This record gives sequence, structure tokens and C-alpha cells, in this order.
Amino acid sequence: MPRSSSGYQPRKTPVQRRSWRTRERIVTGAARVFAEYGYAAGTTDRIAAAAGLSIGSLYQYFPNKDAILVVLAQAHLEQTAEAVEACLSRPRPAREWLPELTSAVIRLHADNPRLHQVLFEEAPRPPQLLARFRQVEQDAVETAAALLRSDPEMHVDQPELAARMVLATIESLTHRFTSRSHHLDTAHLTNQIVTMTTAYLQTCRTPR
Amino acid sequence: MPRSSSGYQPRKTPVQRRSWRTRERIVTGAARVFAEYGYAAGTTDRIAAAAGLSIGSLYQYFPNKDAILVVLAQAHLEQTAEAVEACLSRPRPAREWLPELTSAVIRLHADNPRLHQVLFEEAPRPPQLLARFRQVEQDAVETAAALLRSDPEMHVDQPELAARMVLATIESLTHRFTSRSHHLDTAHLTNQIVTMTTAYLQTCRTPR
DNA sequence: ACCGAAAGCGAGGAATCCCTCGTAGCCTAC
DNA sequence: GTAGGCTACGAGGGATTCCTCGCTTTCGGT
Repeated sequence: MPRSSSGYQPRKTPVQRRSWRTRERIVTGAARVFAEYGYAAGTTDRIAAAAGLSIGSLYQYFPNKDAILVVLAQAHLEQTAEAVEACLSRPRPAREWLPELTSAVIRLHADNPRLHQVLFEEAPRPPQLLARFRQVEQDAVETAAALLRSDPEMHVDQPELAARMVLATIESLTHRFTSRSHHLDTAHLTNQIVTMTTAYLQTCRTPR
Repeated sequence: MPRSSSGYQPRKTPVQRRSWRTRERIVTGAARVFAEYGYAAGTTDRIAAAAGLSIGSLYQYFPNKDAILVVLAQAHLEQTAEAVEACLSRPRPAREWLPELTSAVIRLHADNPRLHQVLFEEAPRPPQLLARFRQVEQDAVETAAALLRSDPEMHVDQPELAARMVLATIESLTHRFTSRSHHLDTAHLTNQIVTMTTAYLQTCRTPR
């Protein structure tokens, strides 16, 4: 728990080129430390050491430990939002965007599953982060629902519900099969998730 | 992190009736505290207070904080194993056991989702617990695969893989939709999960 | 009623951990 | 070249947590 002043804003904005690099070193070092030690044992001392930095310098850039975690989490969140945007921005049938989106989500997580687990499950998520999280999720659901509604090959009964289920399935199964070692390679996993969600969507056809 | 002697065995076995009740008070108190405060802030002091007990007495029954958590987690694990056993013990079509199993899993989690989240995601899971976890999972997969193989209404191509996907989907979606408040009531959630997994299984038919 | 053992008590030791603050080095603009 | 701000340092304060240990209270059989 942070004992210091509240807030997660950066303490000072770097002006010299040197300090920009230092900030980057802290963030990437923190990613390594959190992934290896988890949240609780990922101490600020360790993060500073991993960044090749003194503890005092670290606190020139971040007001507290959680602020570093927030930066990491937000980066992942924005990456995800971008991927969703890229897959769902233009209208096209689910047959096209479903495999693409699944593959993108898996790719985003295959990178460093343990870190994501720490960021979004183990660590405490500040309200600010949670709000953005929900927003990205809600946007994705609404966009996907719209695509389903105008899908010429697919007539699902309740697009909102179907979209939520499909997106939840993609993300949940991705988390599950990348975090623990279930020896399911990326290609097979993508295949299985696409099979499952496609089958589901086809079952949700409106009876006519 | 535990500073004390390693191991998670109970420190002493109760002999008087009084102490059996005390042990129970500790476990139920810990469940409340972990659910409310999470793992890190669920201190042994708080647990002792919730159990109406002094900290010293608590350590007469458990060698360290994690040992209490292990008891809670194992209880849930065994409950799950029983539910799986009850649903998959005798051969019958997926049409019958799939809704039953889904409903049972959801019922087990609807109880206290926050506690399960703490037990299996937030808290560190000792190897002993992880081993049992994998064993229960593997048993369930193998049993379900056997059922799928002998299912007269369903001819899935790779029963092992299909069973793993189905079970993973049931558990993952249950966790997801019970932990965060997604205003999906139990009945609808069951329905959706059954729809999804059934649709998946029917897609996995062996071409003949 | 008595006694040995079981159960209960809680102040405090030892170990971390987060973060501050006084000090020292470095860089850029002039 | 030098002044003044920007960056880096790291010992240690303050807070928190897990767990121990010496002592007291309660129980159950005789």
C-alpha cells in the first residue's frame, strides 16, 4: 500500500534526453520485476536495481509503486484498444474479423502472460485504471454488437449479449491457456477459440 | 511471506470439543477477512479478530498465514471435485451432463466470488495446492473425454481436446461473470455457457 | 475439590517495505 | 567557463506485518 501522497501522476516531467531514457528503464525494469516476483515481492528496491538506478532516482519519476504499475497496465490496455479498433472499425462479416481479433488478442498476451496476470489479477487496480478498463470493454462490446447487427451472413438474436459472450470468451480462454503451460500452441489455440465462438454465434440465429 | 517454519500442516490437533469450534471459527473468519480485504491486507491480526480470538491462539492451530489460505482453497477444490464426480460418474449424453455440470460450477462460485478470486488468483498458491489443482483438472478432463467418446449423440473428433476446451470455458466464463458485476443472473449465465459449449461440441463432429 | 494438560492471551522482536531528504554530480545556455 | 537547474544517490525513518514465548485461564477426569 502506498504511504505517500495520493495520485498516480508522474512527479516531474523529464526535460533532458537522459532522463527520458531513465524513465523508460524504470518501466521496462518494472515489467521484468513484476513478471518475475509478482506484485507484493516486486519491491521498489528491486525495480530500481533492475533499472540500474538508485531508489531515490526512481521516486523522482513516480510518486509511488502503484503509479509504475498503472503505466504498465495502461500500456497494455491501449494496445488492446488499438487492436480492437483495427479489427472492428469497418463493417464486415464475423467470418473475417473473428479470427483476426482472436489472433490479435492472443498475440498481445503470448508476449508476457505472467506480467498480465500480475497487472490485472494479482495487483490492486486503482479506480482510474478500472474505469478505463471498463470503457475499453464497453466500446468493444458495442462496436462488435453493431457489426453483428449488420452482418449479412449472421442473424444473431441479441447482438449485445452475443458480443459480450464472444469477447469474454476470447479474452478468458486466452488468459487461461497462455498463463498456465497447457502446451497448446498459438495456432491451435486461435483455431479452437474461433471454432467455439463461431459455433456459438451460429446457434444464436434469430428463428425466422 | 511466511517467516516461520516451512510447511502447511496444522500445528496441533484439537482434542477438546472447544478447540474444534475454535478451528472452525478461524477458518470461517479467514474466509470473511480474505473476501473483504484481499490477500495482502488480510492480516493474521484481522483474521484473529474476525474469529474472536487472540493472535497467539491462532498460531496454535496454523503454522502460518498461508496454511489458513490452503485450507480454504482445498475446501473449494474438493467441493469442485465432488461436483464433477457427481455429474460425470455415469455414462450419459452431453445433453444431460453439460447443463448439470455448468449449473453446479456456477453455484459453487456464486456463493462468494470475491473469496475465490483471492484464493486462486491474487494469493500465492503453494506447490502442494497447485498439484492437487492440476490433478482435479486432469481427472475431470479425462472423465469428460471418456463420456464424449461413448456419447451416442455426439461424435467429436478429438475428445481430449474438446473436453479441455469445454471445461476451461465453463470455469473461465463462470469466474469472469461472477466476479465482476456484469448483471447476468445465474440462469442466463448457465444458459449462455451451455449454448456456447454445446454449439462447440456439435461443430467438432468427426466428418463421416 | 484438585491437578495436569489443553487452550487462550497479547506485548513485542525481527524482518520488510515504501518513501524522504540532504547531498553530490552532470548538463546546457549564455 | 561558469552558474543554476536537472538528475542521481542511498542511508535511514516510519509504518506494517508475521510470528514467538512466557504466562494465565479453562477444561475434564478422578
